[in-house]
Amino acid sequence: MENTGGVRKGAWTYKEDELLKACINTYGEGKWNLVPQRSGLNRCRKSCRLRWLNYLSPNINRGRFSEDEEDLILRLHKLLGNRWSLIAGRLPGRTANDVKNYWHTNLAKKVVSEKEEEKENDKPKETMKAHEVIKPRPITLSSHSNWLKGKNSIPRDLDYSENMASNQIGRECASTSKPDLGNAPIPCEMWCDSLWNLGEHVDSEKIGSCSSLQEENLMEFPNVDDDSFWDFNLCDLNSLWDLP
DNA sequence: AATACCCACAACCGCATCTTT
DNA sequence: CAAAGATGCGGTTGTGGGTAT
Repeated sequence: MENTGGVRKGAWTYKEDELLKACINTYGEGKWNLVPQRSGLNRCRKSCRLRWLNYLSPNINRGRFSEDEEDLILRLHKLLGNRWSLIAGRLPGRTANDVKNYWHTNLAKKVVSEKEEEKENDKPKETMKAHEVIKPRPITLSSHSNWLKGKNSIPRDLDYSENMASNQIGRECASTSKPDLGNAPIPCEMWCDSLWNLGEHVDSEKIGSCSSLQEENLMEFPNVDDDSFWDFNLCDLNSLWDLP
């Protein structure tokens, strides 16, 4: 246990956990900068937030990962890359840290061994190249957002499904006329379309090819005044469950 | 019994992005 | 519009427990 600059670090004690839980129960989640003061904890706000989100939150499923969950992680990772928070958003009760740890301790090896097998068999399967991974970034629109200063009437908390994944993708699309989805600027319509098409058939080559669009003319950003844009492009990621 | 090694997971750190003033 | 502060994310490290030698 460390105590640098008056702020405790290292493993949390039972008493600290109880203080944090009491604080969150009283004031709710958020305002993490106030949590150390409110709870009386000698911890930094980041540490408090992490402890709650990764360990203390009652929504967390601390059981073993099921085969279904493992399968879903593999599929989503193939699609999204190391976007652990997005992946975790599709796994009820799982945190990004859980998913990340599980990946590194279990699944990463599997993937590597599978690739080695492919090499040996000299029969390469379709795999997404690292630089082609689609990487949406989470964006939250505030009431002060320039986006909302115009006519665009986007709800503060876009919640097109019960989880954050689609939510964040929606926010990303709304953030800019030329959204930077990670390494490559991908027109949001195409990105959404690529997800849309996954429902019936995942073709990683096709998804990966989205990055090639940067060499083409970027499409106009859709008119988000039109509600149909949001309905059509953002509402359903449940099709991911049907990935092969 | 002692030591080395591995695994799982908790926690920290740096950074990017968003929000507020 | 800029600066400062807050938030969230992914990469990485630390640590404790279990197992093998």
